[in-house]
Amino acid sequence: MTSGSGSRPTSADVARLAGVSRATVSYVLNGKDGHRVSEATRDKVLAAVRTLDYAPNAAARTLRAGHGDVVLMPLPSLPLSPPIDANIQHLDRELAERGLRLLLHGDRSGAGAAGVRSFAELRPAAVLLDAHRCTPSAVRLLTGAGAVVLAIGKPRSVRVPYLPMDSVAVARLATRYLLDRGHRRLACLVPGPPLVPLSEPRFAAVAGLAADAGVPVERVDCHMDVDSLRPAVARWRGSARRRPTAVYAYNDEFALLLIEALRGAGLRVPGDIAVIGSGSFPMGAVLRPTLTTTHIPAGQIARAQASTVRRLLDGEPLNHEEMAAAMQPVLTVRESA
Amino acid sequence: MTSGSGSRPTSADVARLAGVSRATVSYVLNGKDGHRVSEATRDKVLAAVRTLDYAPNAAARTLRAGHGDVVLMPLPSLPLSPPIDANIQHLDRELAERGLRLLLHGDRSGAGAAGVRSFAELRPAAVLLDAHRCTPSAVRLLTGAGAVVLAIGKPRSVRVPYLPMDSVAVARLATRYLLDRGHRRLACLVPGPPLVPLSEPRFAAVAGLAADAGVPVERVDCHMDVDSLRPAVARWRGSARRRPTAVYAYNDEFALLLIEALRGAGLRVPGDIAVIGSGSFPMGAVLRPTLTTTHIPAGQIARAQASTVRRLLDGEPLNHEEMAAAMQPVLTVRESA
DNA sequence: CTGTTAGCGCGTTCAG
DNA sequence: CTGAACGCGCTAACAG
Repeated sequence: MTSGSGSRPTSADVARLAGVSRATVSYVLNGKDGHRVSEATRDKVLAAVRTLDYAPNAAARTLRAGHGDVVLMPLPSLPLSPPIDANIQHLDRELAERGLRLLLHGDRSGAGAAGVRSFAELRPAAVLLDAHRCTPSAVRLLTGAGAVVLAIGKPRSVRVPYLPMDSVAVARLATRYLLDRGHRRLACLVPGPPLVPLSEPRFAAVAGLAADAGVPVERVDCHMDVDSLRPAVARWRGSARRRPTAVYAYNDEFALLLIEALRGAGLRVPGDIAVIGSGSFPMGAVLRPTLTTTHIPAGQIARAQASTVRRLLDGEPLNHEEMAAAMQPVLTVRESA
Repeated sequence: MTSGSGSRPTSADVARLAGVSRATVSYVLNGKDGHRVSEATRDKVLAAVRTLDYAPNAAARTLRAGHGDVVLMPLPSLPLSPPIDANIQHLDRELAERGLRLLLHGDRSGAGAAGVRSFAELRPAAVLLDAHRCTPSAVRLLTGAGAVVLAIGKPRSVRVPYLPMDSVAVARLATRYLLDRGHRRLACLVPGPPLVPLSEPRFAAVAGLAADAGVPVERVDCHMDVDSLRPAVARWRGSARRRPTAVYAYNDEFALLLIEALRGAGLRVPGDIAVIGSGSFPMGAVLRPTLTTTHIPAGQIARAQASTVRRLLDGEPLNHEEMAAAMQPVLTVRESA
């Protein structure tokens, strides 16, 4: 209760306590180039700031400047997973280093006009938006509000700066690995909704690479449930001849699920069938057999995102090389393949 | 490119286009009690809003009102998991229904003065803060900035409204279940850092309830690695006599890990040893044996959080019953225990 | 070189 | 339904 509930010290309070003008307070706190303040007054001001617990009002600053230092991102529509978590963490750091602050918006459904409008109201410096949320009206509203829009992934129907997300690269790398290891009969798990937007392209990539090598790929539609894998697994147990020697499981969770199903059928991993996933799901490193997997390091992506936002704000051209390089996937070889 | 990049329509633009004053625009958009606007002008204004893609400037509103409609919460310091994700999702909905918007701050480390200061700058209506981040200076800064502070969990050294988080309730419920099922020799997994703040109290709760029933509890210190469980599991395999008949695994991830370790040692779950976790980790419902588990529904907690924030903002007294009721854990019986 | 005065940005709301 | 003042920090123009 030291300083009551509604004190809200303003720069005027600081100025009064320090015996200077509000302008001086501002100059001390923002240290613009052209203006100098004597050591003595600077100290007085900073002391006053401390005694009053003064925190400048971001709303006033934003109002004056036309935009704030906030980078707004809706929470991903996919369920939050450790990799996404890592990306957010890195992104926050990278943005902070560039004078920006990351704020996550809780509303994921916010594709609708209402959601985007609420973004626009906050007058963020920039908005990071999933490609599929980049509708023309959304972009118009946001840029109209003075925000820089950066799409994550290539948007379908709008011209707007975007970071080309290669969410299929992990599948390609995994497939190449399997091929290199000499596997000549593959299978690929293809989860249904809501994962179709990712699972279909990944399957296509696996099938494409395999076809180039003259290797057949068995498609296994499934969902997050062992039972959905049983038919395929039962087939595989039946004929050692025709079963795949390796499976790309779409991601680590499904890889775990598949291993479970294979174990239930008496098939050994990787002895009878090798399994590889994607995503560096923590449990995959810990359950046995530990998972061989591919993923794109969260730090790389985050750095590219932050750097691109900064460039956009500064009116600099995009660095396409940096963006592409950030999408390089990484292979982690463990026990399962 | 319809409306250029930096248009930023203001309420004055809307007023001009609609042929009315800015005051009228404001009244139309906020529909205060005392003021009526004719149907005709209202329509003109709304039409203008639409043609201009006008979104009111939250910064200006916040500046005028002294605080915004934003509820700020740092991302939890624990890694984002599906339960936390669910909580965030629910919280966003519940707050939205109460006229508030949830913003997650990316900076988790933000215990330091700098982090809190950056919260204060945003002039949020309220801040949700982990109990352990509620230092006196943090609270002073925040309330000084006009924000309502709600601690999640009981803070050590500050008097501030808080939501009593019963993170041990899940352990008690699990233990009661095991006892009810007739288990008379228990074990409890106790993960080390960084989980100690949760794992120790849970162990204490398990031990306490078991002691009341005259049941011994074997403590198993461990971490997220099968190897750390091998010594205990090896002991248990050796003597069927003295091994526990059931284990409280701290949470579902550790339960999965334990099942893995037990399987490696040839022990059956739940035949030889029953295993119960906490947290409703999705993979636990899907891997075999499926996990019996306890958790506190995310929706309940979120509702209590939102409702409490709203009461605080409205100056109403806290509803302690509602808060306590929200902490009721739920048991999900599946195969593992 | 150091510090001050004054007006702006935009939505809200009281008095007309 | 309108005019005008207000909230707070920034910065161009200006005075010692």
